Amino acid sequence: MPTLSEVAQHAGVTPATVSNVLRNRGRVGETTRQRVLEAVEALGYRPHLAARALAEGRAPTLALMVSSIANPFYPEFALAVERAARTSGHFVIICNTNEEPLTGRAYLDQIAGTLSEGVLVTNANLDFADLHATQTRGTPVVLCMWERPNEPPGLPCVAVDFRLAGQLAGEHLIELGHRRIGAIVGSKAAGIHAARYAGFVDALREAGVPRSRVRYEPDTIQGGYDAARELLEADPQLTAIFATNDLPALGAMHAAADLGLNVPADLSVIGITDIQLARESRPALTTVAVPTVEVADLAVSLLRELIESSYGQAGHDPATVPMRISSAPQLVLRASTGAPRAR
Amino acid sequence: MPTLSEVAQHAGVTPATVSNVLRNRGRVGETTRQRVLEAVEALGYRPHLAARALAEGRAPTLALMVSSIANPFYPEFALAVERAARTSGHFVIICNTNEEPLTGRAYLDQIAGTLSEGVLVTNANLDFADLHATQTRGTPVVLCMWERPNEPPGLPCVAVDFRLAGQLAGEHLIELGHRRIGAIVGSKAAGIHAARYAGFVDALREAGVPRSRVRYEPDTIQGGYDAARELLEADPQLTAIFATNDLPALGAMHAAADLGLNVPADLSVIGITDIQLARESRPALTTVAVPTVEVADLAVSLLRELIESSYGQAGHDPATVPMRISSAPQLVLRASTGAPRAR
DNA sequence: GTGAAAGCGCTAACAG
DNA sequence: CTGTTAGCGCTTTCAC
Repeated sequence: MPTLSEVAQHAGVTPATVSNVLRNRGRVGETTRQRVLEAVEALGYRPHLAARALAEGRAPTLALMVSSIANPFYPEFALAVERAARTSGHFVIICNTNEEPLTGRAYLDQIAGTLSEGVLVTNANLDFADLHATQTRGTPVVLCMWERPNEPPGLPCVAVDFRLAGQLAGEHLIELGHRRIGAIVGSKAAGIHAARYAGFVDALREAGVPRSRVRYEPDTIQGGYDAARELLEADPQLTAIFATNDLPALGAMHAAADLGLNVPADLSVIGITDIQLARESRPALTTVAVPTVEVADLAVSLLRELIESSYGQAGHDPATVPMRISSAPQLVLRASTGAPRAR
Repeated sequence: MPTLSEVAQHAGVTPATVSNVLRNRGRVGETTRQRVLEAVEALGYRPHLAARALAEGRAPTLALMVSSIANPFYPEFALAVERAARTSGHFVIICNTNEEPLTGRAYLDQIAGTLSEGVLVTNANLDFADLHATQTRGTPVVLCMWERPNEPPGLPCVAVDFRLAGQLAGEHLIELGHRRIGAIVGSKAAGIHAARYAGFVDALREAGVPRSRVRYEPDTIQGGYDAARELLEADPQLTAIFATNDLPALGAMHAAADLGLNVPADLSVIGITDIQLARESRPALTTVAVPTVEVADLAVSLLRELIESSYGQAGHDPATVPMRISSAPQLVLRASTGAPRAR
């Protein structure tokens, strides 16, 4: 690999000049500029990113912490992040915490500030103290999918109004005429999906529809499958199921199939997120879409701002933690919901 | 962020000594060693990876080129790669080429050799010339899922016997008693899935079963759906469908459902790969599993070897291109295949 | 055993 | 306009 000085030598100038033409800094004569460019071309020169990072005191990558790859939402989001990052000249290092806080911390310790100049965090089951620590050490951190815009997490974040998502789902079902709606929550009762369920309950309350059964199960197809079976066995009168995420909703559709129920004629099913699979399931899943790409864009641009402003360094008011709010979730009508069959 | 010299100062030694204790190089007295470790702890020192990379002349990351995220196989593979890389002390930068050779080249140009010391390539639709170029420039490249062990690609690779996978799928269907089997190939006729189809055809030939229709469609659920509909409409007598990948197989199951066919009673469906979705589909998909994790491990370790041996640099015999072959694909019996219904 | 010194490849003042 | 001079933080001979 040729170096800057080799290029300089080849062009009969100094390294500084080459650097200048390469980054359009400082005034450079047109003729030398050409000569340098030719030398670059001739030698096949590529800037050494690690060297540049060291000299500039910044790094060309962002770290993306993800908890697992089992939920296809994360890869989809990772793709969106990668695209956004590239437009800002960053590469993304993917850090799979594997749901283990210690793995997450190991990643933060190693790359934050030395290889990555910013950290993006999805629901990666990370220790907040660790995140604060890396922020204090000078590497900005942005939480990517905060679920409750009204309760800032104390860390910069991009929030999505997931309560509203739950509400929209509930309203849709109610409008269709459903009155007995089972709910599947993909987390513990006080867990990550609580706001979604709360929104759903709000919709019921406003419409004067009584709450039916709710199950808390893992946020997976299998979890949704199990939950739906239990729900339907406990209350065969259910005409609809609301799930706080698409994966459990898909599982609920499988359960319906196994129980001989037709979706949506016998049972309507709705989820939240609109992962790609929702489009591709059979029947296609009605869901409340979250603006994934927008969230990724907002998260990356917020992170960039924090990097530029040295957020977290001394002198910053800890009371004002920036939060960006994505546009509202939106109902996506597909084939898994319909009016309840007259009984 | 504290630096090495600050730690040294704090411990009353020189940077060189700190470096020595941190990497267990050179002899260091036990007492100074302790003092240094304490200083590291006290200051919360973290080695600066970019600086280290520059000094060592090597980089702490591997680049993983993927073509898209639409096929869930890639994220699954990426996860496996990330795990394997971490055990060898590498981080992985995910490079989404988005199916565009130019994007791929841009990535290679920028990070190969300067930020990543090795490149892993999945079917990323990259220009082979670009890959050779980066290899020649000193950054080893490993192809991750070469489909034809008998036809080395001219670049180091990990091969999987996909012809065998197709054969196993075909044999399974034939053993069950199927004699009219439609085929869905997820690529052009001469494309990436050709070996899989060839294996399937081999199985038919050996059993003396005549070939039925074949469709070449995109390697997606939708592609499989379309293909299956056409296949079944053209030949309603088909009792089974072989797809060269799980995604089209899933699409075929959807098509069967829409046509009122019961899988597997009316139609058996088999795929190749065993992506997670195959387990979670309804009915669960019978498929021929590819050893994904093993391939990732082999690819990373091969890449490491090439890095250590400066493969591609001057002096290497271009005639011997290393290839690792994974263990054989294996049939995974699930619920989507069965004996054909007697007619 | 430990320190001094040079250098990895690049950038960033500042001089000229 | 272009060259000179210092580093960025770390590793690594090679002396002491």
